[in-house]
Amino acid sequence: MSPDEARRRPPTAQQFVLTELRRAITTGRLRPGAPIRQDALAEELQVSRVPLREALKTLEGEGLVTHQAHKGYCVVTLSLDDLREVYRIRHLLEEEAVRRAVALLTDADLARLEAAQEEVERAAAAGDVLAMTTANRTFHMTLFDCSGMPRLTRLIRTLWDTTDAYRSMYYGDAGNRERVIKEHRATLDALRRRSADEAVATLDVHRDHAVAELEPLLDA
Amino acid sequence: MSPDEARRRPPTAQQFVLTELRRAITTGRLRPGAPIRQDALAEELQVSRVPLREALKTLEGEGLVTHQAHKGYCVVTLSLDDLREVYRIRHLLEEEAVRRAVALLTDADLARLEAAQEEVERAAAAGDVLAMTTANRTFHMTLFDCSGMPRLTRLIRTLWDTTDAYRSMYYGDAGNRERVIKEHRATLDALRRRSADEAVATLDVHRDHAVAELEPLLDA
DNA sequence: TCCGTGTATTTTGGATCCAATATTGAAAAT
DNA sequence: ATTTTCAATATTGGATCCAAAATACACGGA
Repeated sequence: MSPDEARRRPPTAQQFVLTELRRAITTGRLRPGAPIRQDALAEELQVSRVPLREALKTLEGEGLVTHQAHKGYCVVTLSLDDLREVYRIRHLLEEEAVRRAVALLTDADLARLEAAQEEVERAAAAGDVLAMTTANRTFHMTLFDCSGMPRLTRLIRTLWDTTDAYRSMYYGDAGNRERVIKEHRATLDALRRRSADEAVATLDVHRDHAVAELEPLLDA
Repeated sequence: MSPDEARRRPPTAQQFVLTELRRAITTGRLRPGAPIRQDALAEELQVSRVPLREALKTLEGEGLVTHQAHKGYCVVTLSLDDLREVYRIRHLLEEEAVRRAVALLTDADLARLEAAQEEVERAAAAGDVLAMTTANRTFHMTLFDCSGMPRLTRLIRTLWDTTDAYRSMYYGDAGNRERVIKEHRATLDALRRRSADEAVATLDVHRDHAVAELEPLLDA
């Protein structure tokens, strides 16, 4: 048997809880603003409250949940200002990451990016929203990882996490899925020609479209 | 009696542990690279291991300590590359924060900044290294807070935390303390004239000096 | 002498139990 | 009817205890 068939439970309960909580938040099972009842969640996940609380602490560090002493944890609700701020910071950090990545980009990296893009298109064709979000994420993170700046990449990843709760809504729209594919292709094209400026520009457009679509969703 | 005399212990043990751990790391009592023995630390701080571990989880999220499953926590050691990366990211984020701050800067803000600077000069004159680091931090964070971008400020604060373990070494040198004061004055001057470009430039110099001083310290 | 192996000890991860705080709801006073 | 007070309940924070993993170490073999 292959070692990674049928994803095993991670070596520690907190890691298991962590991935489960992420999924619950990104898929919307835990709504933004909803309080997190530790006892119920722990029972549902078949663990005690200790690893659950440690997982929540890391999620708090990532800005996915908030915590008030003696009151508990809540899934964060992003205000419009929050959303714009997150995307502004992403703009700054991702530009740096992309420029570094282009400078270091190997053919092997490009091949990986193209494979990621194929996965995105497959998911879009199937209309699988969840697969689409994860494939899209993989595409971008693969690029950022090429920057050779692990801390920068980690920060960007955290910023993505912050808006994950809303991303699934975004990909629910078929038009958005179509456009994402086109924009990715433009980015890939710029990368193949090692044009940092164009790659940055295409990704800026990509991001701006996303935030424009997300903004109305946040009023409700 | 005033409500905040003789700083009370925080309302929860983890918050208490958190500030204690920060101090231990920044003052060097916990050396970079040192493993963190939970049992000993918990006993020393007179708490159980549960709040200690939750505090460590938040420190992990801030990048002050690392964690390996079943092996435990360690105070992070910054490599030269790490240091340069952290300062590069700070460069990007702080420029944005300063530009926004200048755009919004009120006279009251300026007064607070000048007060903070006085505190820095007082600490420098007294040769109090610890007071100097905290006063310097207050000066910069006061400015960043004026940006009106709380998440951005939080990220910057986290990046500062990352190098706190080395900052005290930096301020141990009298020449560095002198120069910091001059550079702050130049920044204040630019801020009074609402010149974002100059403020950014002076802070860039400020930062570059710090990283140049810190680099040799990291080889040992 | 060096290396592998198996056991003892240490240390971390997790579960249960208890304490402290917050929330809810009902009764009483205005 | 509205508000205040106080008790009952629910929920979080923390301590202790147990299990699992990793490390240290002694022993035996080449």
